[in-house]
Amino acid sequence: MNESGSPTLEQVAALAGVSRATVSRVVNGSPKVLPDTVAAVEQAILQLGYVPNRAARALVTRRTDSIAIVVPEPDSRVFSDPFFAGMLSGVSRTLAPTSSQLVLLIEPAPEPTEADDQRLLRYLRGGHVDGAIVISHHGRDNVLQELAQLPLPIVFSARPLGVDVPVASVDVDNVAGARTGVEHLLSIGRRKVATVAGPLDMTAGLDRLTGYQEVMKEAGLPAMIAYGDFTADGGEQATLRLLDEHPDLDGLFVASDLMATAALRVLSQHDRRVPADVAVVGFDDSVLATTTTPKLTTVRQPVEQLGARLAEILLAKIAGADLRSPEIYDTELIIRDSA
Amino acid sequence: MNESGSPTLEQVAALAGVSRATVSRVVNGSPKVLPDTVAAVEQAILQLGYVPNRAARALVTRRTDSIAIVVPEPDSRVFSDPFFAGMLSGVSRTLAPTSSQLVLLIEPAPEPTEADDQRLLRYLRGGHVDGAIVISHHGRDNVLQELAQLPLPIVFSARPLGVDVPVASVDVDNVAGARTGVEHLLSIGRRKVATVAGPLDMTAGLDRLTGYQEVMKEAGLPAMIAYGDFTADGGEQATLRLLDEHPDLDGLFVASDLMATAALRVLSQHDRRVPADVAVVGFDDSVLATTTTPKLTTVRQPVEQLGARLAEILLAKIAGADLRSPEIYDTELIIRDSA
DNA sequence: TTGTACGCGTTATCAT
DNA sequence: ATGATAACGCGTACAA
Repeated sequence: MNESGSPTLEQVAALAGVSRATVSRVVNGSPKVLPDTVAAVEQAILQLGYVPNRAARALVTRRTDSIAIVVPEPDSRVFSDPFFAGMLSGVSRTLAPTSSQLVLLIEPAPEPTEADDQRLLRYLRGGHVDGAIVISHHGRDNVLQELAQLPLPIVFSARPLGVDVPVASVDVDNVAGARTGVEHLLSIGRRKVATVAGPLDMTAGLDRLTGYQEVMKEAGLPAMIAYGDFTADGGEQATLRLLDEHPDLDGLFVASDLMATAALRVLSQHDRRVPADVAVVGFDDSVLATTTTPKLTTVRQPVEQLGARLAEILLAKIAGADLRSPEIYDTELIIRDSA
Repeated sequence: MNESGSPTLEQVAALAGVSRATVSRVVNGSPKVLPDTVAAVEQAILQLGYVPNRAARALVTRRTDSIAIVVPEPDSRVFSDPFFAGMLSGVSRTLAPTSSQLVLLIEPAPEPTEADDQRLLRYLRGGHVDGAIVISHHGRDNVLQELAQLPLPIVFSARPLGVDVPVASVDVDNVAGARTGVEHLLSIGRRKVATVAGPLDMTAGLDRLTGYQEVMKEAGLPAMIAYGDFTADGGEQATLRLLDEHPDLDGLFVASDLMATAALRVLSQHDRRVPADVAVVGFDDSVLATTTTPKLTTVRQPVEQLGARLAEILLAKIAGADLRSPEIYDTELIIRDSA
């Protein structure tokens, strides 16, 4: 033991009667060590409870064995989002076999300043991590652009809006997903189909609206749109507006499950039976979808899989691969009771 | 620049015409440096875009400037929990002024093995972090006990069940919180008050049940209990059982908002009006509470504040304070429409 | 106030 | 197959 606790390579070497270099080889699984030596060293390691000093290793290898999860948004809602939870789970599962650690980087202040942004960027530039996964929902200022241009392996959880350089990203096909949802509404005979869209500075908001618009246009039906902000309140207000402007609507495609729960409540309060009077389709298939009355028909995203791919791609980039294009996954319509 | 990118202290020194030591002093804000020297060094730092190498620094200072968030549970639900999101936000906000980084440690596998646990413990023992915040809900095996005995500053997000050594922890007074909720039900005239409790291997489950039992006993009323597992499904099953065994119940205290949403649905399906026939009180005041019909009366936890305290306590312990006792915060009854 | 010199624990190069 | 030995970038006694 050195005075502050952990035994070092040196001490293991002494105990095993070999040199530091040999111990290092054993620790790192070099093939060119005699079995006997390996055994002796492993015995010593066990006996001393040796664990490699990451800092020392990082200093010489110039690798940190840690990767960042960057959430360049003040919005703690990102975390409450089951979407995020699932992705994190996928990421962590993929990273487990590697020795890489996950480092969490989030904007601390409710209103992040330019200084906060710079702190973030400096950290990433500072070589503290081998790569970064960016979970961003809004196309906030130019932070995304700066992130994209960092000399660091990086991958985005969604096509970052406002970024004009090619970047690796993983996402679902939001346009196609929305199409599935809206087409389902048409297929069950609805013709007056409105949408509660998300904000247009988010990929998810933008693309899901596009999907809705495409289908409606193809069917020769008029689009009826109200914008929410992916919160329950926003969904409530938007639904109220729709009901006010189009009291006869018989179908509703809501761009997120959370907003859809609000929509269901508003519809019920205004004496619309779901799905009899108004059929409702959400998006996400989050835990919320099964807690509503009636249970929500919704478009599912394969969140864990997205997280896993995010991690895989990043690992590949760290290993040297030059990946700079989006990867798009399919959604699946989950039919329950609301449509 | 060295060949792999970042400039070093050495290069800054050369440019500024001083020694490495002086640059180091400036970087670390030593008071005994001439203003002129400081200016020159800062100029050089800016010009080179110098950023200290964390690994090198950690190697000599034996501090890592990073702290771990440990989630010793396979359950990704922990992350979807708005409770967790809020706490994380509080933690991160408190840690922002320090230069500490958050490192996320989670059990990767759905069924964590003994090996997974050991990996976790080894990492923490390995001196990779200065301290750890443990977010645990279940009293899983003996992991918590082992965590508690680690020679590392550590603080728990809730009184860890099954741990027999004194540990620092931050939590709300779940007993008192539950009491508030149940007392409210009694105060509005309900007498046949049942509870959907959480699992007893979780502090939250155990204590909230205790609160319910205390109040009922004091009022001389019989306890009616069904157990859920803090999921919507569990809440649904439990409510069904209660309704089956006690069809005349007129009040319901549900140990979590998520379970409460399920309870509301079941009640509605069984033609009980809320709150007219059955008044319902939840626990958490999560985002769910305002998405239900009727909106949920519930017991609020000050989550951000809890997170902030968690971080403050840990920082104090890292600085040498010997804190080994629980810190308990108050809850607040939020009255909405369900009771 | 500033500089010199050493050590932190590891990996990598070069001998042997 | 193994062992010396030199980096890696930084902080800090100690000396000046």
